Amino acid sequence: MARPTLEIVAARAAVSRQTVSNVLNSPHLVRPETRTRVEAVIAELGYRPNRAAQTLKTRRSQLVGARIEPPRDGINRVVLTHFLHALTSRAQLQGLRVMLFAADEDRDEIGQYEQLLEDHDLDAFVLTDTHVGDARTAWLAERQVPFVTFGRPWGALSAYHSWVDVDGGAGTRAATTHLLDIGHRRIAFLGWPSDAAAGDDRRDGWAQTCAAAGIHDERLDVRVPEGLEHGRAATAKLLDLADPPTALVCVTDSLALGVWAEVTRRGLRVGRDVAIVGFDDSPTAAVIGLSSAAQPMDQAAAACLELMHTVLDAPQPAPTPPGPVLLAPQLVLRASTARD
Amino acid sequence: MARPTLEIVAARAAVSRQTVSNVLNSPHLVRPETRTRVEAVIAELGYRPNRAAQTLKTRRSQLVGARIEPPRDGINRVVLTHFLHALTSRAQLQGLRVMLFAADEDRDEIGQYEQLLEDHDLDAFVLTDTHVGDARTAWLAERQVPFVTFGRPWGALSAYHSWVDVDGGAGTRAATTHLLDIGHRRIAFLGWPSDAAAGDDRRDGWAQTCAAAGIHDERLDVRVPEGLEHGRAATAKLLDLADPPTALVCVTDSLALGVWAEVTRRGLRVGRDVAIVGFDDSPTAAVIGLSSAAQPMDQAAAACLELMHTVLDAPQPAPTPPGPVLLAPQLVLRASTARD
DNA sequence: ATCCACGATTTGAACGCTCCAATTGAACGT
DNA sequence: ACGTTCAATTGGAGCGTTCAAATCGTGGAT
Repeated sequence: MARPTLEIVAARAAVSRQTVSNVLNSPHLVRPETRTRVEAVIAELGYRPNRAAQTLKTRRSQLVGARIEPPRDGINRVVLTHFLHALTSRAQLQGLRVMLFAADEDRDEIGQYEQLLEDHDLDAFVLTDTHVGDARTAWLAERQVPFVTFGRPWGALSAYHSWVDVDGGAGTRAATTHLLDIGHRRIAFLGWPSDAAAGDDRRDGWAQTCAAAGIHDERLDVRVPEGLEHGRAATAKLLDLADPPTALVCVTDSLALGVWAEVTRRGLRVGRDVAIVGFDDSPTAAVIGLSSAAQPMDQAAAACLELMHTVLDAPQPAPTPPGPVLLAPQLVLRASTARD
Repeated sequence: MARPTLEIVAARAAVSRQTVSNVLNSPHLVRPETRTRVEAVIAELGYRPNRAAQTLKTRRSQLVGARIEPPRDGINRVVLTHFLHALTSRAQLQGLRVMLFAADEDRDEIGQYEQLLEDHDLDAFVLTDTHVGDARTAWLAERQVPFVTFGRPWGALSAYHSWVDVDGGAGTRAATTHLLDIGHRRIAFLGWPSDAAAGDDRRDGWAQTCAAAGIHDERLDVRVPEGLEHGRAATAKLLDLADPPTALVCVTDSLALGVWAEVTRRGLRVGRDVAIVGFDDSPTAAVIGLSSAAQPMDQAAAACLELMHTVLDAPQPAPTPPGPVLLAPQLVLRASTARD
């Protein structure tokens, strides 16, 4: 009943250890006839190779590292959990496992890389939450550690790696187009100050769509810091205009919830009087009925793994990093954009 | 620059391989003098033992498995991410790593246990979301795989394992007490039908506190299925009473949000006119200002790890499983219970 | 017949660590 | 002086796998 080893399987199939190994790793080397015989024994005994032994010998662990973010503001960050789930779920189908680690800032994270690489021979990392001047990508690239980022390399420089990201502009474009379709003409955008590149990306989608429809009003392009309260305050100003907007596209759900709060505070009806679209499709949005542009986490995870395989199989250093992959968000329509 | 091995360290310190190993694993066996010498070399070379080799030899991986749940309804489940983060963060301080896996149902999960145990020699598992008739605990116990659950063994039978849970009654007791303190007398409870044990636990806290204050009204004890819409409908009925409640304690944030929706729909002011308290302190609660009983995830994770260590060090099968640990939730007060 | 090439398979060593048994040397009692 | 004991240290074996090199047939060319 003890766990079978290569040796056991070999004995049972009347071949040598190595032949069994070959059946598993280099089937072309072994005669079809013996191969099926060995495979039968493998199945019969339920043999599975011992990863520790493999790792020891090959320096490959079939493990990818992923950081679990500390719970912060609570709204937008939550969707990363979906990504993590999708990643884990897909990875395990391919025999890969996801090893978690926690880190508070980039420097901690790099420390974790070191430990994980040394202790557990991790094969690769998946990074999220990339930002301008990201020290992590440089560190990994320098050491030729395979990795893929979910989030594009914002800093432009040293963008030399594989990445997957969601096309923010496409999301706001879809949102704005839909609002135009259902008759809105005065559509505002609540975005971040322009030091956040991701925000500009999303703003552009709105701006372009409005421009294409021949609509333009500087006053409807609002920049506020992240956070429900900021969203609320900005909305108050907008609704006080002589010709207030009838719809608002927001760079995040947090801001959209701020809009929601102010709209209901004034006794206006969300959807009917004022349409709201958020971004990220957080659980909160789903619960209260806020339309939102959802990031396709399943696709993102799948794309990351695909790129990762390419990176892992490529010679190091790879001539060209595969990718990038840019995914379109999906607009999820709920009560906040329903006219009745 | 290559990674140092025991052999290298030994040579450098002019001792044998085994002595270096002893310095690390059984320091008492080695003379203080040699010990410090070896330790110096270890520090100098930055030696860290190779986990794969250790695992191969000892069958211990320093890895614990944890399931990442598929994103479901989105409100209550989310807090598990906090738990996962706390667990990862604390575990890595002790040299343990968390390996993720995904599973859709108990049977899948057990399949994952098998794989993880065989492939990666996992040392233990942390289970969440325990429920009546949980097949997982039985499976693990039968095979003497160490594990700890976050969530008590609801089924009563075969409760023979270590667990950590949050005292739901304490949470609703705190909530109800606070509502009484700020002057409420008519306090309703929105809970689940009594097939969910966790729900009864929470209901009891409310009922006992009310009873102790000499208050009792059958009509204020409401049972509805989970979900915002059910919460809303139930609230509508309650507010239509001749003597409607001025405060509602809810078994989850989802239901509390339903209350919120109905209260605002009627033009009543949350907090001022009707107080609401939820349970779980979901991100949504934080964002919109819903008071809620927060499960102390940090403490829970810490407790799980502590129990786990006890379990791991105990002889198998252990005479008595350590624990259980019951933690008090913390009432987080926000606008929904503020009178002005 | 002999040799060589080639495919199929086997053997031995190694990965880095820990377990176990064995060795050393000092301290002690008689 | 001698064996005995005990603490400190060492060397060999082995965990299960893969890699490199060696071996074994077998058949075709010479």
